[in-house]
Amino acid sequence: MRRKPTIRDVAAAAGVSRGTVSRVINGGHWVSPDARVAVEEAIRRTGYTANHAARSLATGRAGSLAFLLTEPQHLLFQDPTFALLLRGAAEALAQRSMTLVLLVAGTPAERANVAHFVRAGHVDGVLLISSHEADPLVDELLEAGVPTVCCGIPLGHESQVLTVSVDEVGSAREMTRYLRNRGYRRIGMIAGPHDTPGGKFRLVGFEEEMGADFDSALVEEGDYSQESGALAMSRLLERSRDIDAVFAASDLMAAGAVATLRKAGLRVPDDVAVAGFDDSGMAATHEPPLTTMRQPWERISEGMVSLLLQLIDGALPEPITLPTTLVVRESA
Amino acid sequence: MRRKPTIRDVAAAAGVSRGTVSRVINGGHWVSPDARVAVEEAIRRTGYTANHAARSLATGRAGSLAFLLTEPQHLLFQDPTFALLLRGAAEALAQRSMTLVLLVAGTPAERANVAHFVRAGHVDGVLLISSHEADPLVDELLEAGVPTVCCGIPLGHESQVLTVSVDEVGSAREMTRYLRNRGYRRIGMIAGPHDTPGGKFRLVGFEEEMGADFDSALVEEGDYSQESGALAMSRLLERSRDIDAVFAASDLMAAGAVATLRKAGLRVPDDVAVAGFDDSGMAATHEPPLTTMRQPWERISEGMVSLLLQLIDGALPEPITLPTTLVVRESA
DNA sequence: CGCATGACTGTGACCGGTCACAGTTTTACC
DNA sequence: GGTAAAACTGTGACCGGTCACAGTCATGCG
Repeated sequence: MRRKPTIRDVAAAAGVSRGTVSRVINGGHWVSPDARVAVEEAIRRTGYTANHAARSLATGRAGSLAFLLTEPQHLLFQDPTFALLLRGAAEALAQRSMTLVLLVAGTPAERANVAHFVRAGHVDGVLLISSHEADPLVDELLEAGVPTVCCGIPLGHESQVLTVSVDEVGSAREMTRYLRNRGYRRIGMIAGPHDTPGGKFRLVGFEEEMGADFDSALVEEGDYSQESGALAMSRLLERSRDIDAVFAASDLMAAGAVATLRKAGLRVPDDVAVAGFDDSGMAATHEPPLTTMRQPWERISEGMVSLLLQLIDGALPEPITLPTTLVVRESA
Repeated sequence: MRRKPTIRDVAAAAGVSRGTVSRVINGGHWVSPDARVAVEEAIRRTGYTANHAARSLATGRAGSLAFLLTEPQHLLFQDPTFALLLRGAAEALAQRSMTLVLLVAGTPAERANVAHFVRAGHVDGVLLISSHEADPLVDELLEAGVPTVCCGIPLGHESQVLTVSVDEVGSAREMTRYLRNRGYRRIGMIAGPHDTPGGKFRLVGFEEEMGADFDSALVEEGDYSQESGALAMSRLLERSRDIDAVFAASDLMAAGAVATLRKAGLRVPDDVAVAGFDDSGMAATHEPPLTTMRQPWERISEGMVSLLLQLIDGALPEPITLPTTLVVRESA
């Protein structure tokens, strides 16, 4: 069993020097056509693969990005959103032959480890997922000068950190407008946590669009989970039985709301219409299928990766705001 | 802005040589107490962190494991199972200061890339998630001698590859026994794909426990997704309206079955009882809450990591089989 | 007291790439 | 035909660790 071929083996096989092989591998500029084909042929024959560690040591770049989760456990468990983003990011990176390392910063001990790890330069940058307001981890990353891109505008750090987000306010207005156009009048909202962008700005959009008809008694807050949506819906029902539509800031909360309404003997959408947000996998298969705002997950993850890579390359790209699309199904 | 401190800086600060610092870092054997405290103090003062790439280059180990997903897109989207395993594995590794890199092998191109990547030794081993029968990727990994641990026994490779699995047959028998004890007689099964361990062995357990009462007309196959569960349930209903209970091989399929039953005007569990498998996040919040078999996700991921690390260290550990627990809720 | 053993320390080579630089050949143009 | 620029190639140093080995010193024992 021979050891793995190195760049020197390839050089020998191709009859050129290490330098030339290295040049071929990295774009092939200033390499003669002859040398290039010789090297490519030699790489094929030897089955050569570049050693990540060696390259990383020499170039000073890790060749990987971190996917940093700061959410508490139960949200990750339920929310298909994370899985979508994760997969999208992994694929976008694979195309650039970089890798994604998953970091979990749930407990304080984990947060410390993660901070240490990232500062140590083990990754070139961080894809930060959905952090709550004034997350100290964001400060720490910024202070340490670690290139970071957030998904959703981190409250308390607006404009300090690069983001890819959807037009939260506009999306919420669009959904609200849709509900009003369908004739619903007493519309409630199950908002997300007020210290998350999705919680804050979707509520803002809802309030703006409702105008004079806005009734703060018809607003409840959940944590995006199905359970919290169910609870929020019961509180809404307790306060006003004349509610005829509910806009939830996540599909999961919408599903929870539907469950509560059913238990209360109300039909969806005949008695109360329910709209969600995300268009996560379950929205289409839910009973009834959920009307929701689709977030362009693939474009979000691709955007985060591309922004972060630009940032790492020293550019100062603009934040990205993506549009959502209204998906009308049966629940509203 | 100074560059990051290296082991040489620490050595200088502590008044010892590189070798001694290295020894302190790696367990501290054959180091005098004086030297040790001096080095530890110097590490603190300089804020030194070991360079992953350099260590990796010198030792020949990557210091990371791959979490390899081979499932098609829509399953990952829906199934909370993956997220649980992923998170568990990431945390188990973080404790050992190793990292998890996420690899996605969906398309043929991705599979080729992944195979190449893994063979190149960019990771020390692979945590392989839920592969279908005779997956060529398994062959390739085995052939390349890459340490691999599977979650669930990969059909077609039994006993060739190390696994962490639950007692599928026993679990299915337990659930079936429970249903029969509750008095259900015409029990159907929505099995998983027959080329996956969960599809095959849960059906085996069901059949064994049903004995003479087993009726192959009451078995349908899904792909673990909610939609497939709904479809399977309609096929079952078409064939026999006297069915009084259904055992689904996943919670998602159970949820789909419930939806179909509802549409058909049947109540759960009064007309037809429904049981699931996994105890995924949604099982408890589902309407009605699902009776299911809980898989010990944390122990599974922890087991996979520990087995894989042993394998990497040259040991030949035994496969692990873990027990499940029956969780009785309202659906059956 | 001499010598073996064990505890501890320092040194140089090496892991497998990249990069800057120097050297060589080719082309372009006067 | 000479010269400068451009195109291409090879070499040695370096990235930051680990490891084997050689060396020093103290201790124990015959």
